[in-house]
Amino acid sequence: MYAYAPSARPVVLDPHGAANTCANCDARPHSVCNAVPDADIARLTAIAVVTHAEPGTTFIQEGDPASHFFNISAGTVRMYKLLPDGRRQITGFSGVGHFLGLAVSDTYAFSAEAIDHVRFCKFSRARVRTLLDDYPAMEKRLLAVASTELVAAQDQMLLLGRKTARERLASFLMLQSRQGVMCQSYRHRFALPMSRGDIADYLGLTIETVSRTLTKLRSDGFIEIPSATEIAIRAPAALESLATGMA
Amino acid sequence: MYAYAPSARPVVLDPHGAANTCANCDARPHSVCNAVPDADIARLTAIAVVTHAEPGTTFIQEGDPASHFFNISAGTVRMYKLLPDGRRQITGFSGVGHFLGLAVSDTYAFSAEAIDHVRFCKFSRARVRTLLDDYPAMEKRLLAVASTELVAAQDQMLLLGRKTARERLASFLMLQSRQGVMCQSYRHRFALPMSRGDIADYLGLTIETVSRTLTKLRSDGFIEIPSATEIAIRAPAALESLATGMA
DNA sequence: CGGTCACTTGATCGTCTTCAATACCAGTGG
DNA sequence: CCACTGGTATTGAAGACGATCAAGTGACCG
Repeated sequence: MYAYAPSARPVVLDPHGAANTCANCDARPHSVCNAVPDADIARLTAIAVVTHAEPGTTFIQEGDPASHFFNISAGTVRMYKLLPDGRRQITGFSGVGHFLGLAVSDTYAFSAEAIDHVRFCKFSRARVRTLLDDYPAMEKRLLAVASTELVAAQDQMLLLGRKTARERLASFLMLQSRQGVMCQSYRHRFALPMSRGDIADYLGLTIETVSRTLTKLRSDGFIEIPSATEIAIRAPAALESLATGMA
Repeated sequence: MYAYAPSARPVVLDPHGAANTCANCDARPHSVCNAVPDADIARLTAIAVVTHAEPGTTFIQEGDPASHFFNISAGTVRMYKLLPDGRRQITGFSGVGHFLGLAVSDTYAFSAEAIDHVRFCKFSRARVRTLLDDYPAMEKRLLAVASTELVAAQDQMLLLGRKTARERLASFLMLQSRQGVMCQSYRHRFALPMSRGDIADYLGLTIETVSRTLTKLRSDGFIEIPSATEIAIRAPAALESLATGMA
């Protein structure tokens, strides 16, 4: 088990780097928001509440009434579910442009915490509903988001149910190398905003196994570990083979 | 590992029990199809291709071009993903009224096989797209389906990542008791259309562990096992506690 | 009846967990 | 500048849960 104390992780993105209107939001190109045409962007701005969350802050609580949708515009978030005795399963990490809060139920199905400094837009569900009626493209976009997440969830089930610790770490690192924050100067090198405990709870392992397996992957020449929060992939093809269970 | 030989399982529902038009389809009340109003039901019938699949037949192949949507109207289906060496993860079981084939990608993200005799409607994706433009309610319905599946997938991640074998079986049995085919005469008694191998690959376990754990749950008084394909729950509340990790 | 196949049960093994100690890193204050 | 502190990460040794290997049981069917 892992102690979930909030801790200062390296800030990867400046949370104050973008203006507070939808028109020049740097997350908009990557998010469902761009289904609203430029001309009507004021309607979006009107109902968006820009919010900041410090590292370790829980801003969605599993079981609470699902009153809002969220759109991440800076930082990284972990979504998770807990068992009564504290066992935790992280269902995913969300970064810039990600949309949270989809649920038919009237309560949230998971909790969400800021890993580093996070900025997000809150939208009242009721107001979004009226927006959806006016912009069918947005509804289509939401369906696309949900479908994509569903595919990712199925991949994760395969990982959790059938892959070895080594394969899980390989899969995780390849995923991060694709969608993580890359280092400008070196390809295949990226930052890990989340802790070993987060990684463990995402992969269904323990901290110790994550640490040991990373060390092993390094000594086997697959990766380098410049610091605890940075990874460089030495052999992308070989690591990908590992990740897909070819080895 | 499990040998995936097609095998004759008890047929739970008569696949020929319903008429071949959407108007009197017994799956329609439970499916996305009822977003199309009665008056226009002919449009739906026009593009629906009713198909049957014998036990063990694969009718969706992971990686194939995603040309159709599917709607199950009789029988039970297993969806799964494979690793190159044959390890299998079943991502879910689908019964009457379930909708399959959601994906943004142009290829299927999973395979689907008939467990017993299955009847389903095939819809060309292209034709459904035009239908969706005319019936926004159907799009909303699809979003609801996707959201529901997403929540289920997150629950399954928690199960696969953090629950013990005993808790997994308890969760599975409670799920089946809710959505499975109930015996008419006895409450808390239901049929299991899937084999032990299917259950194992769904829960991230082996056949042997599934069998042993079921035996243990029986000897502990939680359940009865009238036959290999039938389960009766003796202590629903206690089993539910187990399933949610309270014990 | 004999054969097949799914399921059950038993014995042993291995991967990952648990428990425990140590190393590391950043921040703080002497 | 360096010792001290709190927290994270790494490493080591022992243990457990589920996997694997193997044999036995039972149901269905030709």
